[in-house]
Parts: sequence; C-alpha cells; structure tokens
Amino acid sequence: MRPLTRRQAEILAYIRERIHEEGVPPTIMEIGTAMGISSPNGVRDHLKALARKGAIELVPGVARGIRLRGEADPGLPIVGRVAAGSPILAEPHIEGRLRLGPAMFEPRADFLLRVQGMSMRDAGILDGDLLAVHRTVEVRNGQIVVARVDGEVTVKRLRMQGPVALLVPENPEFDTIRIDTRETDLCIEGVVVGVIRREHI
Amino acid sequence: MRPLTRRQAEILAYIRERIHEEGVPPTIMEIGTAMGISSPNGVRDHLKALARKGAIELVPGVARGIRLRGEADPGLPIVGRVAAGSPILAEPHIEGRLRLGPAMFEPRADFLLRVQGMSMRDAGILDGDLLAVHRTVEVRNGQIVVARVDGEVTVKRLRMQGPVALLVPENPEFDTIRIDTRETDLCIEGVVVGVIRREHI
DNA sequence: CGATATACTGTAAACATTACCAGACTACCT
DNA sequence: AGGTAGTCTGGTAATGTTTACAGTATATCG
Repeated sequence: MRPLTRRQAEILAYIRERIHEEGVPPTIMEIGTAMGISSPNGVRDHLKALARKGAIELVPGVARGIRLRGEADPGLPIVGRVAAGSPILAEPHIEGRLRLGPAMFEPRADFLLRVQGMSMRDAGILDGDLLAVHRTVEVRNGQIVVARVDGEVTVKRLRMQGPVALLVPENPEFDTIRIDTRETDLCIEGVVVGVIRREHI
Repeated sequence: MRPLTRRQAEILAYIRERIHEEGVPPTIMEIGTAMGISSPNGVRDHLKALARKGAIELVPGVARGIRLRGEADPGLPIVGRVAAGSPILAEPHIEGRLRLGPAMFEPRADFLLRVQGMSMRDAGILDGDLLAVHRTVEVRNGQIVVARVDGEVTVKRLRMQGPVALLVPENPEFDTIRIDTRETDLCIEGVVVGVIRREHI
C-alpha cells in the first residue's frame, strides 16, 4: 500500500471517526463540508485515491458505500527466545501475535513473552507460559520483572537492597542473581502484569 | 427493552449481518428484498418497532441511517465460589465479566472459574487464578477438568481406570478423589483450556 | 367488544447521494 | 519541458432511498 498524503490521511481519519461515532459512513458531501471542500468531485478524487491505495473500498452506486480496509488489530506480539544483546521487540524474535481483551490486565500489557525454563515455577510461571509485560522502568520491590543481564533476557522477582539489585528466582533449584548497579548495568524491560497459559488439550 | 417478536429479531439479525459483512447498513428496500417484504412501508414498520424498543436508532432523512444499539459484548462470566448443588453459571456466583481476545484459547472458553485453593499448585494453577473453561462432557484421560462431586465444584486432573474415575490433584499435600461411576455420579462441567493470572502490581 | 400492536401490499413524491463532465493550479520526477 | 499525481471549483444528470398516504388482515388484551 503506497503511503497516504497528509490530506488523504486527514480524510481517512474523518471517515473512521464518523463510522465509529455514527455507525454509518459519511456521504461525499458530508466529507466535503467537514474538510472544507465545496465540490463533491474534490472529495471523490480523494476517495478514489484512498481506494487505489487500498485504505478503503468503494461500493459503486451505493449511498455511503465506503468500507474501511486493513483495519484488523493484529494483537500483541509474542516474543520468543531473544538473542543476547538485540532489542526485545526486534522482528526475528516475534513468533506470533495474540489479541487480548481490552481490560484484561492493569496496567495494560505491551507485549507477551514466552517463558523459557522453570526458574519461576513456584510463582506459577511454567516453561512455555505467556507473560503479559507492561513496558516501564518504574518498578517496585517485590515485583516480577523482565530484566536484561549481560544482554540476556530473564524473568525474576526484584529485590532492591540499596545499590544492590537481587533477581530472585521462585524455585530453590536456581540461584539468585546479584547485581551491583554501581558496577553493572541492570536494564528493566518491563513488569509482569499477568500470565496466560494455553492448555493444549 | 421490550422483547422483540420473532420477525423483528430476524430483521435485526439481518441488519447486524449486513453491517458486519458490508460495513454499511442496508436500505429499506434491501431489507425488504432479503426478508420477502415487497413494500418499503412494511419494512419501515419493523424498523420503527425496533427503534421504539431500543434495538436500533433511526437517523431521519439519512440514507441507510440505521444504528445498532446496546451492542457491547459483556465478555465471559467470572464464576466465583459455587454453592453446593446449584448450577455453576447461576447469577449469584458471577463476580464479574472479562472480555478475552477472540482466539485466545482453543477450543473456545465458555466461562472463567476463579480458583479456590492450592490443590493444583504444581500444574501452575494457584489460588485466585482464572481458569478458562470449555463446557463439554467429552473429556479425555489426563485433561484438567472442572467436575462436580457431591454438588461441590472441583478442579483436578482426570484419570479413567475402567469404570473408576480418579480426580488427581497436582500437589502432594492433597488426596486423590476416587469415584466409582457405577455408584456415584461424576458430573463434568468442562475442560480447562487455559489459565489467566492478573498480577496485582 | 373495541383498542392496540403486528405484519404486511402498493404507489408516488420528495429528497439524498453518487457519477460524470470540463477545467485549473501545484508539486515533483525525469 | 512534459508527464503524472494531488487537490481543488462548479455544475448537472441519473440514481438511490426515505417518507407519506391509503389500505388489509390477524392476533392479543382488558
């Protein structure tokens, strides 16, 4: 789809808004009035351009026959194994997408992380689970965080002891990671706001 | 909202379908053609009735000016503590509703059950978790099921041994329930297809 | 029984909306 | 310098659509 011009984007936004607010797409004249175009043909040219670029579909001979295209919300990315050092949301790690309900987690989830390993077993987080992660650097003591240590992504419970951060697993078979923030960078990718497990039955 | 007649419900369903399929509401004549009503006035009477009953809103003087009302999907019910013997989806047990994404679980979830207790701890199901449950009686060995025993609702892993059903907890501190289906009724309310935990941060 | 709601037929006028013609100005690419 | 895309004016014909009027027939309710 070729990129829309500024004017075309304005008109598309107006159409979107009208469909959302009124439940019915606007007529050509209504668009014209709203956008300051006096001739129906001026608007028509825009609609043809939008249709040509795939943003809308025009149903010929039908009043208000404007359909939005390519509207589907793809959902949140599911992040799989992250290569050391590369950004967590880089394309190669995204193994799929999943649409959540709008109010499922509070604060909202920004991406889903596929759990690797059993280090958080006793917190009910198992290998293969999806973690709903809210991207933020504002984390508090005791929260389960997605952190980067030496480029590696890890999920642990955070305990701050002055300048020392402890990344505590919830499984006695694993060791706590101890980071002196004066020496080593601790990069917080986000806070875990929820867990989703899809039982393969 | 007064109840719709059968014919009115048919027409409303058609309007809904058209809006979903075409993106534009149908005209009066289109409704008439689809429903076998030759006169625009026949359709108009139905629309007026639907508007009077609050199912739709008519925008006067506007082509295809039909707006659906009261459309919001309330989401799946969240079932809390279920009193012994009463139906699982009875009103008093429903402590809220939650909208999931459309493809979150497979097969689809029919309701959400709030977990009571730690008997499934080692399966990563903790007290307070929400279980996505698919209502079905077709269960297979090894699945985690929502069952009723003596009127009480319980979540366990199912193991069939001939006529004997074992409801196995995933926590060594709890005992397996053994049911001889020739003597006692085992009522399966559904299969667990997923787990949702909302981390309170 | 009479009032009211439902569920239609049929016709015509009035209005809402799109489709198309002819042209103008600008910006950008080659 | 010529071609193409974008953004518009202005006007008109052709169609799409709603609205109103005048009836008919069948239920249901108090």
